[in-house]
Amino acid sequence: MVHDESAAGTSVGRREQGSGRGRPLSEGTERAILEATTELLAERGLAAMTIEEVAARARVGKASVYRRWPSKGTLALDAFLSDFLERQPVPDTGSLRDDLLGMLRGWVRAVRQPTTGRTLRGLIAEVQRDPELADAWRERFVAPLRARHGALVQRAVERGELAPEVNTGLLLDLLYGPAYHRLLHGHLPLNDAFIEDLVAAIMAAVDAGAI
Amino acid sequence: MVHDESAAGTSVGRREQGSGRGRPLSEGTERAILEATTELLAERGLAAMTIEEVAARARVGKASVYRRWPSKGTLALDAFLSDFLERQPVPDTGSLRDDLLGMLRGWVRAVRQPTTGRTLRGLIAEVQRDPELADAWRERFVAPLRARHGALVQRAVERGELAPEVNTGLLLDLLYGPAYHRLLHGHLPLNDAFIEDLVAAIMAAVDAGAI
Amino acid sequence: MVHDESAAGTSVGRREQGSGRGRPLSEGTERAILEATTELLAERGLAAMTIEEVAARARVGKASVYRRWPSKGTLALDAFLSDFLERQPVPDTGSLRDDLLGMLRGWVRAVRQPTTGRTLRGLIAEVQRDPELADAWRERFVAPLRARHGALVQRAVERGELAPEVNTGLLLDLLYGPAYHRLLHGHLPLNDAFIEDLVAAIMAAVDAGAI
Amino acid sequence: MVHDESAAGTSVGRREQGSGRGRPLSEGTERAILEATTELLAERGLAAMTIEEVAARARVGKASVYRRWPSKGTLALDAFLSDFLERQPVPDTGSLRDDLLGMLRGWVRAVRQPTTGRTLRGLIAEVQRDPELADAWRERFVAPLRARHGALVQRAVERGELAPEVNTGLLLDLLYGPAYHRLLHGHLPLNDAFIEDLVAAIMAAVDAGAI
DNA sequence: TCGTAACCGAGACGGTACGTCTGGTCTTTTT
DNA sequence: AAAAAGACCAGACGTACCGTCTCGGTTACGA
Repeated sequence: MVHDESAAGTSVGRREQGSGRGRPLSEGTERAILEATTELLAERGLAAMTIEEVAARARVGKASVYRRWPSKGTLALDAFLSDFLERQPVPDTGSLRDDLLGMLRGWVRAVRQPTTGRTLRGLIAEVQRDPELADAWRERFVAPLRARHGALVQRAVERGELAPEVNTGLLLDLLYGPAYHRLLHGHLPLNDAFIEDLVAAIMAAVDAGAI
Repeated sequence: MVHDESAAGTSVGRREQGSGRGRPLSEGTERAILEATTELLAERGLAAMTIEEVAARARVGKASVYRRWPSKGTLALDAFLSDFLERQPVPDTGSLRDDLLGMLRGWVRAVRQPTTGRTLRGLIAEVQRDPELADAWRERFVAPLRARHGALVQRAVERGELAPEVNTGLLLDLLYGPAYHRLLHGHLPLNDAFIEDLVAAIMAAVDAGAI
Repeated sequence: MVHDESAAGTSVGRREQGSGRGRPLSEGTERAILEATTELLAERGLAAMTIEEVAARARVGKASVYRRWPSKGTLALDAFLSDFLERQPVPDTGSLRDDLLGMLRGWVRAVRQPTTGRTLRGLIAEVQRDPELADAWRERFVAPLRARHGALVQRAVERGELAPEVNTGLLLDLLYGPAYHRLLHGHLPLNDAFIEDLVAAIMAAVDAGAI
Repeated sequence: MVHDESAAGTSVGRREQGSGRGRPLSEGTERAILEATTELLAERGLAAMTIEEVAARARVGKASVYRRWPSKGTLALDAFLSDFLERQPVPDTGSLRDDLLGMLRGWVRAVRQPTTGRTLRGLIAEVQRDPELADAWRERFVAPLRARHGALVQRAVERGELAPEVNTGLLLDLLYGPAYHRLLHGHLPLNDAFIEDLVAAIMAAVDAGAI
């Protein structure tokens, strides 16, 4: 498994509360900020959202935002993450082909919702400009998803559908790479035909032992 | 036929000179702006570059920049494009496998140069926030490259290496999708093993008639 | 004469336009800012006035304020100055006693207007915290007034009412010192009895040749 | 009798402890706050000092400051007052002229110390913006000093140097008004010549029975 | 050849958001 | 209940850029 760290505890790109002394960070404040962020992400997208507006919408001082999140990107990441991750299926059909189809279908369904797709694209954009966000992105978004998907591949190995030497990283990149490519460049549609053709091609390579 | 201003009239994201009357746009001014842009792209990256700074560096008024380019993204696109495109090889080895290897190797070599890689990532980021730039991006970057590469695939069809019904779009996405994925997410390296494994997998799918 | 510099040209605490190149500072903008400042000074006083509000009221960008005035104090000084100075009489009655009475009565009448008095007190307060403003204050407020008043004293010398060796600085401090003292400390009223008693005392000292 | 809580009930601008219940205010805390205030007044002056910094320097919570003093001004007043007042001489030479000289010399000596002069100027500035502080200022600074000085004048009446109808308020304003004027406006120096000339002028007016 | 339209560099324009700071209050745990 | 600590909301600070406009001045076309 590559670059796991399986999330938990590392908490990149999110500020920690210091010692136990003094007034603790208020949960209500945090919730209000995340709700306002989610709303504004839906209304305007990440690029057009400002921290100033988030604070105003949440009826919170700007400092209460900056106390928790160092940048707009990490805030948006938090607002996006739990919602997105829990909507990503981890199928277990007993067949690698069907598992891959299920994963890709779930992903495409999610990103075709305008809000989700736009926010995901906005976050990837932000990741390119903010190295700290990039770390958080890999640790809290990419790694957990790949861990889940890697486990799914591992099950196929255990079933004997795949050789143990399978290049899991490549396999997942062959699945998600073309999908992100179309999401970000928009040169071709993310439709059902694409999903099926892509999985068919991957399965052919798998069956030929070439992955 | 490669990007010979193939769409003379389209010219997305670049301002045109109006009627013939009045003083024409100065070529020296344009050159100075593009040079300053190239320098700043190398020094700071697209995100940290400002049009104000480009104008100052080029010893040019801000209006002279806006007269030619409507946004930072289109300016950076112009500064990036010719240089990048002419460094992308269009191999013709007589073998699809070797052509794919050549293309991918050329792309990886280019984006592993820090300046080029950072600028490409910055441009893709900008494309996500600016719909007009997205149009220009597809017309002036994505389409020309895919046209070139499509021709290469077509030659393989003519040689009989591929069936005429080959899904060219999918084939190219299988080649470039994983590469862009690693460039943008940084979860796994863009090394020689990746290149070879990826092409091997694609060729296996091709040989199985699954693309 | 002490510390004259007779204003003109020195222009402390006020930004100058640089070279003649580029768009010149707009007079309308300047006027709008000064009007908004005058209004807010009257409504809230200097301490409660913010540059943000001045800019908003004048329908002007904050930068247009900062481009001209380096601080709230210098801005308020400009808004206050011309108005206040032109309301300060320079009597010429032919009698030193009556001239002093006229000057002091004019000053008291001005500072007893709530807006003027509050602004003057606010400016003196600001002068204590901002050394640059203090320079401007001396050059553009104190010095011009004292130059005027010094001329008035000089006329009394020429009339033979005062010896040529008169200590003009002390004479003026004896006149204005107690007045500012009561304005700033508020321990005793600025009424007509004060004015008359003060001038009577000064004239007694003058007549005894003690100033 | 100097400031022995002379007005036990008055206590403007200083918070009182409520009922006797609960933990009493710690004296150590109060002392630490006043010491930190004195240090910061000397280091930066009143304008640049913040309550936040005072609390940090005193290793005390901000609330412990606000529990005792309602504003920065009253805190500074307390830190300044006893020190300043006890350094103001109340001479008793048997001669009004020499008493006035002694008082003025003591005052000038005090305010020419950079820290004392700056703090006094800062307090007078603060008094202009904070009406509650203005009350405290008059009750705890101006009134006690004028009471002392009034007693001194009264002794001169008893000695027969002054008529009983002397205008004590005006006399003191003639002494201190010009001095504060020069302190606050800085247009002329507070030197020995000033002291002597001023007292000479006042004595001339006194001798002429004009005060 | 002359007028004029559109260019040129410079920089001010009205806006907006930034991230920081302070003010005064409130909420913890600890003494 | 007061203590220290520090989070709370609020909002001003001064800066940086945005994209447009205005200035005085310069080309180069077309009448």
